[in-house]
Amino acid sequence: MRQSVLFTKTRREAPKDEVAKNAQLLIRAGYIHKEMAGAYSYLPLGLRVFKNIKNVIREEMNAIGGQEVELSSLQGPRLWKKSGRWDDEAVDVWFKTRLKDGGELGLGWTHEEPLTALMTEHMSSYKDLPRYVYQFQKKFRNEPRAKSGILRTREFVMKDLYSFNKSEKEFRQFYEQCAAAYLRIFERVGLGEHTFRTFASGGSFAKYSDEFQTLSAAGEDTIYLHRGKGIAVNKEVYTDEVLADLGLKKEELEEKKAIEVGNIFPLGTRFSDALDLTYTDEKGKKKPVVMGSYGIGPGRLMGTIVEVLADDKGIVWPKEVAPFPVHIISISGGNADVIAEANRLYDLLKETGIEALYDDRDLRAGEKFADADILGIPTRLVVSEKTMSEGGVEVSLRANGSATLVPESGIVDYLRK
RNA sequence: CGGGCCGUCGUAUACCGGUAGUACGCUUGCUUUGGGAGCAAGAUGACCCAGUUCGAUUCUGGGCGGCCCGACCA
Repeated sequence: MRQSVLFTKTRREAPKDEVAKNAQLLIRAGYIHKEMAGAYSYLPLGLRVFKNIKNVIREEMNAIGGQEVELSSLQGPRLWKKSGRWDDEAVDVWFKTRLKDGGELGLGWTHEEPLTALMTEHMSSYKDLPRYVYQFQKKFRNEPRAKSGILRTREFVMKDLYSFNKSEKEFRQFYEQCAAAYLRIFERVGLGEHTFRTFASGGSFAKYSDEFQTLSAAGEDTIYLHRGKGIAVNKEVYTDEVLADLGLKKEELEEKKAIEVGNIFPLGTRFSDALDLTYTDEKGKKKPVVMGSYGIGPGRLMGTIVEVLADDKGIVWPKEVAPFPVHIISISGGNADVIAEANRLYDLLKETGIEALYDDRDLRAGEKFADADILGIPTRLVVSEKTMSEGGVEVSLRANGSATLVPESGIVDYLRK
């Protein structure tokens, strides 16, 4: 994409109403726009990052047998009354409104109820199990206090997967598979070394759940980390009993702030009982389906990547999530030969299927470099009088600033390796 | 939901009970061109409502909105 037609612009100054690093940088770079507290819009480059993150998650969910759906955001009270989660006393994050005929309506803040009810139409025998269903779906939560940029918003997309199993044993097997898939996801989006499986409260459903916590001062959670074992315990459940269960000793743990980037937890038969999701086993006996739930917010993940990997010049995207893998920058000073050479390079990459953002704007070098730094595209190709006289293209990496001159004939191979 | 701070051109930031200034951005022209250029000329602004006052962007009250701390966060 030619940067000269990109409608977003970078800003030199951070907006005064944002303190969170993720929001400051994402707004300065033109990735997102703040609509109101806790509501952000995704702009072209931001949407590309968002989609890349979703794709990583989708690939990993498909790999463990996930089937993608998209449920409605509009929720009538019927199912939620059965599960006891319609009442504002029970759930205080509902956005509720009314239909024209006066009927009550809520905006979905999670989807256990509608999906469980939906599955009753398709599940009746042990032969129909196990099944794993997920979606990327807007959740609406009337948070008492939105904060930390895109880390805690009132409207956000969540990948929520729900597992349907015949037994606790079968469920546990999948639960561990999914935990492994989550670790692969965090690895692929560049947070692997900072992210730890963390024991947490199971809420009203189970004794424990597992969170995936990324170390960051911007985090809302406090965890106790055992680096050697690569696991942690959330402060919520940091008790002698839990430590004993896990075989951890207090003196081996570090206290850290962390961002919850994922959460998986057992639901047991809480919703299958409430909504009558049962199957008939081999002996003709009716049994409730054992469920689990698995969430990752791609937006929060995007914010976390910025929080953890950005440097003092701007954002640093890992390759798999970057809006473009390559950023071509022409430093022409009006020199037509340089412009022609940069155009040729852009066309060459396009032909070979390498997507690039091409800074073809008629600006001075300093401004282009400063913009490139804040945008954070991992690989930068510079074309200028200097590189042309040296017979190549300058390739530099955003992450460490290293620069190498590569002959144009070898550039495609260089980028592919 | 309790507490605190704050609403001024597109962005950031001043000052002020009496003509609202600066920087970046934007427009026009010339020069400049490997790390956010220079000169010149322009355009653009007081969240809303009430009150006090000769006069309110400024003071007072209310509303709306934003941020932070806490509570909350299946």
